Amino acid sequence: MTKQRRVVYSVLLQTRDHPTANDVFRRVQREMATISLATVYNCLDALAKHGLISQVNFDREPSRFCVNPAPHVHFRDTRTGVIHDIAFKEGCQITDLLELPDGAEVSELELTISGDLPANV
Amino acid sequence: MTKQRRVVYSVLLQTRDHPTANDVFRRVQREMATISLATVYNCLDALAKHGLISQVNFDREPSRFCVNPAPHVHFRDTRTGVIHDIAFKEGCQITDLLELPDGAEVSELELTISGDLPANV
DNA sequence: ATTGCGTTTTAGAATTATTCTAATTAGATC
DNA sequence: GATCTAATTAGAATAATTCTAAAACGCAAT
Repeated sequence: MTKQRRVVYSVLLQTRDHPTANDVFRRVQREMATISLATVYNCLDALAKHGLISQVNFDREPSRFCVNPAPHVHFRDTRTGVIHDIAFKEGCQITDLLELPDGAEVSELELTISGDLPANV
Repeated sequence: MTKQRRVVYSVLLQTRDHPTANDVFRRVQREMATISLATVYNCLDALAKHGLISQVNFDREPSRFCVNPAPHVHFRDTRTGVIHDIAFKEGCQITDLLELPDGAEVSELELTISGDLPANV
């Protein structure tokens, strides 16, 4: 944990809005003016590798970063653009619903959903 | 359906190995030497918009294209790199397993999995 | 057949998120 | 304090994709 990584991590904890690397860069700069974009990428990478954050990809848009450590999926509200974390229901294994070949071992799983949310949510 | 779109589509039907736009470009060129890469992108886009094909994104790798019209997810075998189409089990709704807010309407859903497959599959 | 018109294709330039490189700096250990 | 490794920095490089403007196409109506 270097100083830079700590700041990147704390910025992600402060505002959990799934920012892009650039968003993170701009926020971190306010606290550490000398940081470089490459470092932000390095830090995000390092944090992700250690499981503290995860990378969220919607189609080919710039990657976003998520600080929620629990297993969950992402729902993008097409009206507002907001990305919501969606938890799994108790005791549910998504892979149980799939015709996976016997012996398949899942190491990573990313589920992204786009749709509409009722206005009052 | 223009000539170009027909060729792009037929190339995808011929080899269902989830090629990238560039792969498609190279294959189409063999049948239609004058086609341009931009056209391939246009065609893939048009075919996707009409639901004939779908775009497959693994992390930030180049998009791949899939001609399987049935609902399914993608499993990348980390040893071979091969991407397999995985069907849902009968009568299963993946969104049933999620704590979606009431009234949420899903319009798109992409699920990608990475992992190991036993050698004999 | 010819004209006109909206759409598609083409070639190449432009964009942009991300990665790479090489040099510098920082931090830990002896 | 000297040394060594890993991280940071600035800037250039990369590469997938998109954009632009011009040319070609396909089709309908004359």
